[in-house]
Amino acid sequence: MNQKNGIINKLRTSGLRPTKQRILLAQNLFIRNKTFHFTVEKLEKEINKNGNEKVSLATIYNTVEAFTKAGYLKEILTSKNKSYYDTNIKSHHHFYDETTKELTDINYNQVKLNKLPTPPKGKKIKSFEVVIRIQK
Amino acid sequence: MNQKNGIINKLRTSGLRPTKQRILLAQNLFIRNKTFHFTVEKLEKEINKNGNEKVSLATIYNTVEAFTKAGYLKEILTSKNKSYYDTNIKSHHHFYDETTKELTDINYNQVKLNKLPTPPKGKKIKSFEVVIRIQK
DNA sequence: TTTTTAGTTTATAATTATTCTAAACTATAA
DNA sequence: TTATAGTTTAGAATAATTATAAACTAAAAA
Repeated sequence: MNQKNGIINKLRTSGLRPTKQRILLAQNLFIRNKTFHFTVEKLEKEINKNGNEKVSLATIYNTVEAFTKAGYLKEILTSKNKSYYDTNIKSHHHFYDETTKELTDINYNQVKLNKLPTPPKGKKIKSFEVVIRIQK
Repeated sequence: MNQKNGIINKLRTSGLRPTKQRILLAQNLFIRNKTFHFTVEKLEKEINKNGNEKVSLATIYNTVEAFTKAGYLKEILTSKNKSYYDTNIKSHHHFYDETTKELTDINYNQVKLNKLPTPPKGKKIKSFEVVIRIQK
């Protein structure tokens, strides 16, 4: 019940009404020990697999978008034509396997940059990500 | 005519029959002084704008895929749900503007990495790209 | 050369991911 | 307790891409 209250507060502080559906999605996404890479399709299957009350696909789209805007999810850069999200919102890096087109996490401290460019005028660097393309 | 022969050879060495359509696309894409970021939609407009004989959309899709497999184009990593290609196949970096969702090139030598992770077993590092997220 | 063949192009249909719409519903403020 | 503003939903609409199968063509074989 406490965990649920934590989630309710988290939603409220972002101006998101704590509806049944948002709480269910937040519980699924934010209470994990490993970070989670997912598409809306994958999340939908996971949410609606049990005898649970179903959450509509449109709501899953809306909620994932709302969570991303709130900074609770991060969209992953890929070359596929569907959106991938990551529950790990810390700046981190990925291996991108060109054969299988799979992404895997690289720990932040395994990559170090010693030169960054100056950003365009009026813009600030928020974070950076390294994608390392790998092959057989 | 010589430029055209160069293109024909380039196609032949990749096992691609030098058809009228492939030659036209190769001329448009590979004979530029600036690198070119594009979507299939944008390329289609560019190819079919003049009184030229039209190239079908399906062929543009097929050809862009064939050129990418042959290593003449590179797919750009983005968070949009359509494919972006780059005529700059050298490993290089991008600013990703989180506000406008626009990508701009960063010169290769403006970024330096001094630590790279070991790749997963059986895989080799082919290249890496840095995406720098920027904001107002 | 001419014929054959295997690869290519094309229009169009099908598929996939996502967004839109508007009616029903619900958390919260009055 | 009621009003209202935000939310959810099924299904329609849209956008990007892939599949299909018939017509075409470059290159190999005769």
